[in-house]
Amino acid sequence: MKLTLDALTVLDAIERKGSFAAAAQALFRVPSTVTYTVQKLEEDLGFAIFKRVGRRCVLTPAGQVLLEQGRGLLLAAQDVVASAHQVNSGWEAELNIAIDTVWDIQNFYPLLQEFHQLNTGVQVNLSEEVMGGTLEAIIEQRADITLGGPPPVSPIQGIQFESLMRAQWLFVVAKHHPLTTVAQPLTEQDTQAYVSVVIRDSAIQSPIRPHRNLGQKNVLRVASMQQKILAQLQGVGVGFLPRHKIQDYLDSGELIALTIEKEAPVTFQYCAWRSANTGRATQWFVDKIMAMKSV
Amino acid sequence: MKLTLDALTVLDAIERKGSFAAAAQALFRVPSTVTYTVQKLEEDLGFAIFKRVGRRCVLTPAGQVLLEQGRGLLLAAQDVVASAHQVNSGWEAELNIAIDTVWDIQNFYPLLQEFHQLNTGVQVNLSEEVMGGTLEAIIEQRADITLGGPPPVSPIQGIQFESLMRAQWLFVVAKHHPLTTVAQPLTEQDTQAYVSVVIRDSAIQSPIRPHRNLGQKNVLRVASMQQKILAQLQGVGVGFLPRHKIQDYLDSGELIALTIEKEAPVTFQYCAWRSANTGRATQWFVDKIMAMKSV
DNA sequence: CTATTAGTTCGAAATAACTGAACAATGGAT
DNA sequence: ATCCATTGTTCAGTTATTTCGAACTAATAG
Repeated sequence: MKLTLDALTVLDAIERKGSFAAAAQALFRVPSTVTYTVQKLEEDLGFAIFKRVGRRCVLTPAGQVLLEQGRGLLLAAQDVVASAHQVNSGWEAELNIAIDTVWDIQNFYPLLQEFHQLNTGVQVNLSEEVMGGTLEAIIEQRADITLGGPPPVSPIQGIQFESLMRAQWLFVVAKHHPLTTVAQPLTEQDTQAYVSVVIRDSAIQSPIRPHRNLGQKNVLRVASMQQKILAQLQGVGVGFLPRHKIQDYLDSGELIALTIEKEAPVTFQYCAWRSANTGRATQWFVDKIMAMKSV
Repeated sequence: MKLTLDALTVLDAIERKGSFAAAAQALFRVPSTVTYTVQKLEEDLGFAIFKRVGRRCVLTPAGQVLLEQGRGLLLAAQDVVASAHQVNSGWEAELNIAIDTVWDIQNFYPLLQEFHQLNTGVQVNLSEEVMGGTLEAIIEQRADITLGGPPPVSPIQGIQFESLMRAQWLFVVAKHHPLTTVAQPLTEQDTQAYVSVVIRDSAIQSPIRPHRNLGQKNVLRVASMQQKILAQLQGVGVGFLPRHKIQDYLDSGELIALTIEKEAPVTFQYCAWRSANTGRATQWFVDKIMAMKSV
């Protein structure tokens, strides 16, 4: 396989300019050089790229395919170089941030805005994850930073974790839900009579932590915290929700927190990043997030 | 942009073999050549690809990106060459066949089977189109061959059309449909009382031909002939169906053909291909299709 | 029929790529 | 600590490739 990007550039110019001569001019070369390049490529590849008809040259079918796809190759090559340059500048080409659904993604937008004003050229990708999802994302290198989500069971080589905040979970039901009339604290039997809404773990691979609703019969699985809140607001089901995401509904009385017999869970939300990652964008975000935490 | 595929091959070998020396051996070059190539690439791109640490070299972050993405580029380059070779062999790299939903796609499978046994290396893609869909597909070069579908209103430069068969459309309803008790021939008023099932035109762009159910109020739009037949079988709606696709249901009495006042439509189904297309796969299929027609 | 343009051929010149020997730096092995 | 094998680099010399320019052929427009 002796294809060269330079030869593709020449083919491109020939087709674009309409003739060997014009291509030569455009590339600041002499016509014979263009002939030479084309002939060499034809010899290397083992088939004719141009059919000599009269004093003009027209692409053979194979030549057309070569040129068409070759143009894609040229563009891709440019992208590769651009990406490498971007990384060389210290700013990553791409930054993938996995945000746990417990986290309020809207709180993150001002930070993003601020980052965009730096004009770094970094392509930021956000993804929402659930339960083990953030952990899996950073372990499998799908994410560079995670916001929220549980800490690892045991320390993971090369990944740094920092506790961010404490999420207090309340057992809440909709305004007119039958459970509001039951004597508190509620027992497990009280609650098991109703559908419980749980968020489906977005971790694809390993079940990193067991669900706490294993015995439950009526379970509605949803894909995100937002969906869970909506489901509970509508009275479709009941379950634990983090206080900070539903404070408004509690204040307005649309959701009601009930005391339960077993203690209400408190989870710590962690931020994680690869410690070997020297990218400026990663550093920037981690610094900002840590600063926000300490305030 | 002075990236070369050869230099990427060298980078790849270095990373794969673990050292400049091993890479040199693998590429049948001398170590100093490898050093030269890397240094030249670094100079051309303007950033360091390797960090010299001790007597070893490790990739810089930018170098890692360059290599990762560069590998993709190398694979893509191979694909380009392979495609061009394939086309040079006379057999297309890809063959897109758009089949009208009126056509019975199952009739086409034996032909496909036969074609596959030729081991041509051609990637055949089938797509089902509706109404103007086949026409649009071949005009916009999304298809190389169309099977079924209407002829163009006026001849189209470079595209050849051949009539294939005559599709006779019958107005049919499900076994126990109320319309079976109405006196025939049915008037438009009779039929307009019921939902009529129509196939959604898969042409994205131009409405090539007007629908014949414009005045209709109750219309169920479906995406394919199969869906339309199912809908009518279940009695959801009524409408015209091509006789050859429902003969079994007519015989078994599950669908009943009713006579109507205005004459039942007959459409001609056309096969189309680009006349300039010299690909052997196109020729092969066109020949076979024409042969099937004449039988 | 000629002037013009397009592509090719070919020897020479320029450039780029490769080589091998010598060298410096490193990290195990002894 | 010392030696030695290994790694990457440097550099001068060699080889290969690419480019150039001039001469040449072929086709087309006026």
